[in-house]
Amino acid sequence: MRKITIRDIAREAGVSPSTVSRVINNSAPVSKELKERVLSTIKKLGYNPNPIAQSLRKGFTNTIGFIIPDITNPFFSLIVKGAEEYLKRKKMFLIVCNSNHSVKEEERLLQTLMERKTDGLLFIGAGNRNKIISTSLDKMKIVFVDRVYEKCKAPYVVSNNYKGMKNLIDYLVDTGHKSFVFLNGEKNTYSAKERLRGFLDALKEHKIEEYEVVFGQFTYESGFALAKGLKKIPDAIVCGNDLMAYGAIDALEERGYKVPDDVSVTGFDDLPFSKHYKPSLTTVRQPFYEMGYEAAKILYRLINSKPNIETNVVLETKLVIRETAKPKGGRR
Amino acid sequence: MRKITIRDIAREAGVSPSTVSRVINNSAPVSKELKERVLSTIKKLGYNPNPIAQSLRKGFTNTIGFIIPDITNPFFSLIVKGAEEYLKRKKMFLIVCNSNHSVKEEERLLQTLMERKTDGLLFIGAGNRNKIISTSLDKMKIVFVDRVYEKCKAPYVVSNNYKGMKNLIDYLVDTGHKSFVFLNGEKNTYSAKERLRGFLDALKEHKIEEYEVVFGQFTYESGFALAKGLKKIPDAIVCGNDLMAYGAIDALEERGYKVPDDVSVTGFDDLPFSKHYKPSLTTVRQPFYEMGYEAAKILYRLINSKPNIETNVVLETKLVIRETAKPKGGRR
DNA sequence: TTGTAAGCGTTATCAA
DNA sequence: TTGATAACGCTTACAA
Repeated sequence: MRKITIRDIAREAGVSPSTVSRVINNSAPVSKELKERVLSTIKKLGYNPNPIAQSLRKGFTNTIGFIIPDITNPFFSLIVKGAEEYLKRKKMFLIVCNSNHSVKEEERLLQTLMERKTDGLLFIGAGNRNKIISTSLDKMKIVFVDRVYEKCKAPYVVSNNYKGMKNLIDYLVDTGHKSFVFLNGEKNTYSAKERLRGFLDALKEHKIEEYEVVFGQFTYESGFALAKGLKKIPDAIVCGNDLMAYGAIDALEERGYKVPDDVSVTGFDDLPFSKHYKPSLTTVRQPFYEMGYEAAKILYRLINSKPNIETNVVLETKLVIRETAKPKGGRR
Repeated sequence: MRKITIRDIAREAGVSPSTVSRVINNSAPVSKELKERVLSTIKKLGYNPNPIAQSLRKGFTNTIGFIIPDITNPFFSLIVKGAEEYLKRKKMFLIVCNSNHSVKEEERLLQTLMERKTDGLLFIGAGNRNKIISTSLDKMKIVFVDRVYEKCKAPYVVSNNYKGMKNLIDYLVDTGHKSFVFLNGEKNTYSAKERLRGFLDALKEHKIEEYEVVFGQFTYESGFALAKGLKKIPDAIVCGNDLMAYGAIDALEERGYKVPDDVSVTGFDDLPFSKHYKPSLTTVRQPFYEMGYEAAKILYRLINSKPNIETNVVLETKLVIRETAKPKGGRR
């Protein structure tokens, strides 16, 4: 019960291995007669080409890697789903790798994917201190998703964090909020920086000077801890993402504050769950699925050197008004 | 800037390629002197063996696949994390694949992983109608996780769904619940069947005959829809998993029922979020992380034909009592 | 202990 | 249009 090879097919069909290869790959004209004979013996013997041998010879693998910081965060896995959808159609194989928020692990994965001659990479970085990512760019096509490395010129797909945050703050100011705290995520992260920029610009425009910015991580636990430690409770607590908002709300309620009556809390992402959270979360929707889909598309076109319409994509976000932010009246 | 091969190292170090190979793999004795020379030139030229060539020659890939039904469900991704942890230590590469609840997609992935000579597979099936999984067992080591295929004799790691559910029902009966509805997940799924068995056995023991069982899917949406359609509201609504419970609670509240005052609702899994849900969820904790870790361990030992302590593992669950179930008094 | 050479299963080049 | 042959980069008999 040995594995069937191209030679078996050749022998059985009475042709040379090269002819079989040509039929499989449509890489050169083969007479109709031989083609049919080859095709039918392939079917008869149930032959499948060995992808490893193909890769060794061809130098590519029909494989895309996707490195994400946290497989358990729905935000990332929903992006993956979008990429998956596109690549499935293109018959590419997607390998999902979890760096677990560790730059070191991320470097290890990057290394492995390069050695294995992955054709391209979709990349959501764990921070901005990855040392080998720049050198990787020469060896592999990479598209950055959600988080951009300012240091390296490379295609990216992100959402408009700046504008998303700005619109949110505009809304909060319009509804009477006068003092703010921003519980932000990882300081070095692109998205955290962009959101901060939006936050600060908006406040400046509205001439609001009563605010504070704190950095933590994009997790429930971090949101909880930061909100626990807050000295002064402002009108609105703006969180780096939805998970942090969940954490902050729980912490505030433990401290005896009612959300949104005593303090408004907002998120960023609009995870599917945020609609069902109690109280339901006022937040900014990011187009996860589309982000993954677009990034995969760009990467695919890059790999196959098709002209790309646009390799730097900024997708728009949408303000989602729900219950955790409530108009503040004559307070203070 | 060509890629460095084993031949380059051999030439530079003044030895044969086989010697270099021997040094890399420790596959045969090499004199101390040559060994050092080889090692230092490897370092000097920054050489890494080509894993594809190695795989072609050796017939294995140091790669494990993990097929899961839904990458966005934390339950599955937490299991993956456990497996990841173990395999990282063993220097194995883990490929996560998402079947998206589709048996067809699952078959496609299985096929691909086999062709690519993945050394082993961790498998959480999307249903029980996969046609090629049995034949795959000859070609690849497979460990079933969370869901067993009764049809095929293969190692598995599951949690004790039966006992977990039975204990839950015992608790509900003890706290005065007298009528039940079970909103279960996919009918053909191992875990759904086991939980149902526990449910029915417990009720029988307590001589309770007022109950109903409905099947849906293990998703929020399904829980919501099933609860919406319920004719009679019982004392307790037992859900197939936590996500379904979230959906059911929302549906019930939309219908004007208070949880747990009017009706108790329970989940199964104890997702990290269930503690923070409002009201916090009474549920059954499954040891996700451990499930993944144990499964990876068994698979690894199987691949390297080390004696396995035990290849069929049933991990215990734990009843987690929180707010969504409330003692029912003299009702009805 | 070391080197030579064959082979893993393909595909690309060249000649016919 | 087809076939023989070399090569992709490595490991492993086998010979020395």
